[in-house]
Amino acid sequence: MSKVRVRFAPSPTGGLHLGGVRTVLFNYLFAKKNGGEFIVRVEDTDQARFVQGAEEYIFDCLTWCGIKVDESVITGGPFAPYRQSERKELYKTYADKLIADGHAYYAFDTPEEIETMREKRKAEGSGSLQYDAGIRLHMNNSLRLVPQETQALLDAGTPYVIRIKVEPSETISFTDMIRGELHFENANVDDKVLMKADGMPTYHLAVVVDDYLMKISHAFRGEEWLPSAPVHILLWKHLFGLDAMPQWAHLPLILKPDGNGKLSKRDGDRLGFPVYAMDWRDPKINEVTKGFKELGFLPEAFLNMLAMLGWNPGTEQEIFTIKELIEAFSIDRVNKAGAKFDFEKAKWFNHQWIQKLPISSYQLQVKKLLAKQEIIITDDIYFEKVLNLVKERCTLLSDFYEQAGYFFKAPITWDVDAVKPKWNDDKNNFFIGFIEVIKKQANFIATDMEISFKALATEKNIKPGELQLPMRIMLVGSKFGPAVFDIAEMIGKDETISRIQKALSVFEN
RNA sequence: GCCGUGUUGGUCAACCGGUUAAGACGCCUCCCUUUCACGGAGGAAUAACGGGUUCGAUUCCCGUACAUGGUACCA
Repeated sequence: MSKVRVRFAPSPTGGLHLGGVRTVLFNYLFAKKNGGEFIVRVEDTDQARFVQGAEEYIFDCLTWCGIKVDESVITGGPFAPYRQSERKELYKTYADKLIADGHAYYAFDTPEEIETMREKRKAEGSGSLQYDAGIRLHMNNSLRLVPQETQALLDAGTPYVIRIKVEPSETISFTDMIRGELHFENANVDDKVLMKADGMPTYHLAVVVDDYLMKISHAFRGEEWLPSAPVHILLWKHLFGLDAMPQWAHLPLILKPDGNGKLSKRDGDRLGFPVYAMDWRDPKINEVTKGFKELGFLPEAFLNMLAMLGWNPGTEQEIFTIKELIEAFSIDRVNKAGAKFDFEKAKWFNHQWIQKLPISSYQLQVKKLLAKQEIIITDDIYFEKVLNLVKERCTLLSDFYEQAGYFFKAPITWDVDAVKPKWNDDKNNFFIGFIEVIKKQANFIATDMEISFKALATEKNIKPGELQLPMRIMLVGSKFGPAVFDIAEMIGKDETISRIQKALSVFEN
């Protein structure tokens, strides 16, 4: 087999969708598994949908994910340029060749004309219009016109598109790496536009030309492309020969968790989870859509979760580093059916990864996160201890604020409802006494504290258990967190005393 | 409508003709913990339907149903 070269070909039209990242991942895993190269080619042929900043954003997402790109607009490479808008002239020469060989033709029908025809067909209830062998001789194109007429229109600068001429009696067959043998009747495929009136190629022409020129060996893309695969194959056949064609792999779709359909940005907004890899600010409406990164996901978890959506190793292992994924990945274990996205499972992956990774790999992010809440870390050793103490309670990085905040800031509100109903003078006195005990304690450590706490409780004839919850509320403000005495030890003697005193005054009222 | 693809618990899924039909998420119960989690032990919950093929079908084939994608001078 010749050198493995795969490509991710995004259009810079908006945020990078989950499904997009998964396509990247599978491309990448396959390439690295086989010692190949991963290329990113920007497919910016639609000038109307182009969005400023989207291209840069896509690369930022890949960087966050830790995906290294071998060739792209950023890194350059032997097949530059990697932006289709900069290769515009190229496509025209291939389109011309197609016309010369009788595999394509000029069409002068205006979009408006086609549109009205379409509406008419729809009104008649005869399905949508297919510009194909059955109709093309009734349309305004170089197949119907005599050469002189065509030339005259061309010379006059009449806007035109170039369409592929699909011969209706053939059958296209090809092997998809995921789906196996596939057959399409040409009669069902229409004469797709190859070159638009603005001189830009459509996706159909551009992918084929660029995959050939960039020596792509395997083409991974979403299942939504399956219906247009015959057009691409026809183009390969006419232009470069089927032997040079990459092997196709049409990936299953990622679907909405609830209803039906492909997962979209709107579903995320509606159901309260991100769909984009990173925060995306749409410059047109100046609105930010939340991303997995900003919500508190670790890239390792994000990728791991995506890998298990549509692929599985056939073993019980679920947690994979990217290295392990490369090792384990195989195309024939990719599923055919679409998978519904499950945000709960996604969070579970993140929780696993927070436990698995050393604190050092996300410490800085947590620090920034706390800084936003006006908690400034000055003692890194203390900080690390805190993180280790609370990490198993954190599912998202953002959970660290709630789980670790009280180690740096005394509570300002207390869950008094958890204490008040059972609060009495005896308990009040206990804590006053306990402060004195603490003051005398030479080594302020959890185990010693617990012993003296229990001893004093017994002496005062109160069950220790009834005192631990109030103590927790005093230190934390609420009913969560690690063992109370561990917290006390961590924040230190003075802080512990001060928090008890403060809370005592609150409880009295 | 037409064309394509798909269909194992609520979700992700294993099994590639013979299994008590794995495992994970979520859910429930109990234990641990007089907090919240983690952890541990259990539990409920699955082969869309109908025909074939076969000694035997969840597994292969054909229908039906349902889902999903395409049907753009968008990708």
